[in-house]
Amino acid sequence: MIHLLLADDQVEYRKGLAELLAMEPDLTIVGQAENGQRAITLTGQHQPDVILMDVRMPLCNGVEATRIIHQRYPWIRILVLSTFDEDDYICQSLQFGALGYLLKSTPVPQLTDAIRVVSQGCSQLGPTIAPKVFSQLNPITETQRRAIENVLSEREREVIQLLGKGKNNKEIAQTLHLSQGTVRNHISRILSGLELRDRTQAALWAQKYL
Amino acid sequence: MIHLLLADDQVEYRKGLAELLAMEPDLTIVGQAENGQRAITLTGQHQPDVILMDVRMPLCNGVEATRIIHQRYPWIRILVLSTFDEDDYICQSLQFGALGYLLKSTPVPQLTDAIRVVSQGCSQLGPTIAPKVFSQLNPITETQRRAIENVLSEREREVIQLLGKGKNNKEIAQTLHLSQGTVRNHISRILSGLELRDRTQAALWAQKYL
DNA sequence: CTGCCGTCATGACATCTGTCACGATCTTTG
DNA sequence: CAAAGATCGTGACAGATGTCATGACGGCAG
Repeated sequence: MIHLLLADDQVEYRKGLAELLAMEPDLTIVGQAENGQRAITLTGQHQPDVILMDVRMPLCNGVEATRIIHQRYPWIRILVLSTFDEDDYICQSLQFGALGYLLKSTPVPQLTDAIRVVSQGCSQLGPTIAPKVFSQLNPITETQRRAIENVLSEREREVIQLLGKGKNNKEIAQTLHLSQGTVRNHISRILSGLELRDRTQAALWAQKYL
Repeated sequence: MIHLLLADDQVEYRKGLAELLAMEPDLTIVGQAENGQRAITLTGQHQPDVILMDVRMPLCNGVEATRIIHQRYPWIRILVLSTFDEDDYICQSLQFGALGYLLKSTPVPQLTDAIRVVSQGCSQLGPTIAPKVFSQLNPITETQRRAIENVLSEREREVIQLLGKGKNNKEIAQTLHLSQGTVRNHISRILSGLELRDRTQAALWAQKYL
């Protein structure tokens, strides 16, 4: 039996959804919250398995509530249900610990499936959501990996990593126990090897691909 | 009825999985591929709804096959089934169009559920996979957004965007039709406003949050 | 052994970068 | 109108950065 908590400020929508979900034999609704603050309180009281969380709510929005609840009760699964597929909401919710993100327009059978999936610890994202999220990932492509392995030496890789963290020559030299001159030589070779112009471009390259 | 294609080089595993999946009333297996090349060919011939794709395969690995198939048939849903949860595989697969990523250790009932979910266009990621993916996202937090809107002026925002692309002062000046001196003044104010030290840190900041 | 390569280092030079002081517009606000 | 702020510009200075030539040391393959 999966224990559910609903968090949504639109009363009719929430009650309607509650009725529909209660018809499923393996779902029980243990609480309903009309804002983020209440959601946090009720979560502590009822310890649900899954929370259906709206984003736009008074007092404390769904994103912030997600962050707090996930920090306090990391084992509770949060499924965000939003009217909007705004990029910021999506990314923040997921980074704050939400496991799923679906639009409110999702048909109920799909929604109940999603609840079951999420309750087992799997993530589920809606059809329009998934591409947005995945396109933001930055994997190392084979070309760039070869660039790192063939063009740069061991030392140079250490240097460019520090470069990617915004360190200047002095700091790099101290970290690696080198002279500043040596660091500058290394960077010089990195730049010509990767065909970049200056340390800023190298730093951006490092942040993107390392 | 969901049409399935299995791609895996381990014969016993693939045949076993095929038998188990064939027992589901709403699943049909329309083809089995022993490597990436065959997977691409068979996809063209049988036009499955969902492909279960292994990562490590001879001739053409699952990641590359995913890329090619998704480019050619964007409507076909690909669910990656891997023994490993290596970050690179995950990120690349998802960016190349895979909708799901599960470990082979996933129990069959969960797997069939995932197939149904993915066949409807939703994404599903395994419990160990999801956190890895979501932690790589870089949403703008409210703090940083306020930093941009309150601390930086319109012009300064234009400048820092170009900075984030690795431009030097000369290029920024030309792009915005300014003198180099003015650009340097703007950058100077950006650095103090965001409490950064030099253009490299500002560029990294821009790439992360803009 | 000898040459090659990576590593580390130095000095010198030109250029780029960041800061400061100062002044000029122009628009907005009281 | 007057004050305030954003914008643009200049000149000057110190420091950071990129490049080059040069040399030393150690390891490794032929």
